[in-house]
Amino acid sequence: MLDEIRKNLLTILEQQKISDLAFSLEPAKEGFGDVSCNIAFLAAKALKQRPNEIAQSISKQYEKFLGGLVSKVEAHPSGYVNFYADVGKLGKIIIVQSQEDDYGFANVGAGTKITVEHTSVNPNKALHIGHVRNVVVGDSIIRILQKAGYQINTLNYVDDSGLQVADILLGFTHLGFSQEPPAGQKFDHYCGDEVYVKTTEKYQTNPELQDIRNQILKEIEDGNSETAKFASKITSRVLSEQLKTCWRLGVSYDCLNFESEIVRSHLWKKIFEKLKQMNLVKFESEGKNKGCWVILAEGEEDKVLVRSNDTATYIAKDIPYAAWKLGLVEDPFYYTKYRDQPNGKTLYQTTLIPNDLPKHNYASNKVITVIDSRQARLQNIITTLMAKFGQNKKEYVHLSYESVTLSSDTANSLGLDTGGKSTQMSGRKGLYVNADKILDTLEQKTLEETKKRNPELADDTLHQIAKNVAVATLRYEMIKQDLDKIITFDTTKSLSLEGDTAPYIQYAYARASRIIEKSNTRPNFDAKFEMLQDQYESALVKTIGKLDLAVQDAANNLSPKVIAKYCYSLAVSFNGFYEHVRVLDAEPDLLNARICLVYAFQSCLQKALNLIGIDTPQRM
RNA sequence: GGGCCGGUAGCUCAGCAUGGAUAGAGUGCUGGACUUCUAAUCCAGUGGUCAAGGGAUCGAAGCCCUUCUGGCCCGCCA
Repeated sequence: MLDEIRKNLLTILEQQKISDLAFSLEPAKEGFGDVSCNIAFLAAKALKQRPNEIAQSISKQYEKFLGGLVSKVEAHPSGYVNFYADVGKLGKIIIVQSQEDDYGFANVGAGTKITVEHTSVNPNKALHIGHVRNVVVGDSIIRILQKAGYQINTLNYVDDSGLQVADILLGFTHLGFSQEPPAGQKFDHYCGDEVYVKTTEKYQTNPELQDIRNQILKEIEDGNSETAKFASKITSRVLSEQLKTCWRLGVSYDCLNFESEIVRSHLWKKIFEKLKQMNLVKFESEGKNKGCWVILAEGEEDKVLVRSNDTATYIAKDIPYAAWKLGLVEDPFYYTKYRDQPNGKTLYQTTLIPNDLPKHNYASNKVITVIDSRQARLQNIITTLMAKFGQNKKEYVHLSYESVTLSSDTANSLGLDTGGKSTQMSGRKGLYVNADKILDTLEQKTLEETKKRNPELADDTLHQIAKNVAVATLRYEMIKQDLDKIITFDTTKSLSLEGDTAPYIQYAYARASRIIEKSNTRPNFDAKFEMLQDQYESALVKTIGKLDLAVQDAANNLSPKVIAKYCYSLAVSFNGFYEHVRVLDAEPDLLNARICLVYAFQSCLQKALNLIGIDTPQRM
């Protein structure tokens, strides 16, 4: 419909000898038709007439084009030109198309490759609610970009040679922590909740531990040491537990990258030489950074890359990885299968040990790295450096999001009095809400609710539904607001199942399922769609028709929230329809048309929810 | 001190990119709708100097500037 109007308006403009008006056509606000156009405002400037007069003249001229998808055109006194859809014709197109697998596909990417990195949690602890935001944002972005025609590689970077790893190693080797968690506790929970927190506490009372910690860190980087082997054993155990949490959330990856391997690959040396050649780094012979190699940052403090004692700083680990992701260096890695993931996709990992297995290429000209906004400064340095290093043919994007904080009530329940303020989480202090535990709580809650409503369902069915709804609830909470908004997590308030939540949306789907189930008919899509004239019917049809617009918007702006809002509006439209329009009581032709509409709704909602990793239970 | 981000209804947030119509949701509170396709729902009411001031514009919640305010970041740590 948008295309049709655009084409006709352009014809009118041509006749008027007006050109180059970048007018916009957008879905109208409630009560102003279906599509609104700002053309008159723009023409007003050129023609020096009042918007209102131009709008009237344009709508008059448009009348000869009526009879397509547009049934009426109207000039609003404000100056907008409003178009009204022929719901019957439009409905037929939308409802029939909605049954196609690729409904909502918006080919803005045209097959372009993008590499996305997300999750990247240090392998010394379990995921908490803050990590979940990263995981869910990253995974949703991937799904959206795929629907928008991009080809995506998904990476998860494992920082297995950092200080935080040294901390738990020290706990195991010097403080006598058992390598086995108490019965029933996941290994990642144990490492984070017990070993990490208590080891860190000890630094206060036993400062000499700091030296041991630094020693351990050095030995890890060495690679051949016993410590490095032990570290690898511990981190891979933690990693495997962390991945279980991610899979539980419905997330999957293509490849795992390990920081230890980046370090041992000596990529840094090669890149450092190139950076020198390209004059992107500078050796300081005086000043506060005397004796260091620094990145020349414009308008900011220079960043030390190589210390005066000739060792590299940690950012020197990030640069090779960024360059590798952009395909700016020769790939030093081999690949092995890590394991198959629950969704059937194989997860690979890099290795430095040569093998004959096929090589993969996960690099792209565009890389998106999902990291929270606290790292913005460092990511900025890398972004500008990569732009120069890649001679502007490569694009490194830091997809930043604000952190998740704890409400004062929730912090209180964890034993911290914040004086009524929300507070940042801290792994070190044990101040966080664990992801698995939140999912457990949600599962329990949704299980009770579902059982209450469906007492006749089998236990395993109920559990399956509860799992679905729990994951959906958490995922939706994590993306429904803008990335630049802090999420203040409250263990009671954030887990509501009513209003603008995932269960609300899923419930609409379940209601639709029951209509179809009870109708006992197969839909005939050669239906009399012109019978769907009711305001609730046409509102639903129109909302279904906007999926591709939402996909485009979300993909162009890397904004998963757009899809969440769309799903919600779809559910609202359906619930309005459900409450006011009886499907099963209608006479045959109308019944069939309405059943088709219900099918269209389900198909569309399922596709939309899939973009944010949410399932659609038939019952709940 | 410098940088980034936020400030819209009691609370949580859309709307801001690309200025235009009556600033919208959820939640809360008040009232109403289940012998009906599942009430995790729907309907109605309540609730707003769009932080403040200035500027450009025919027109600003939106753009520019200033101020106030909250958060985060600023190591030869990782």
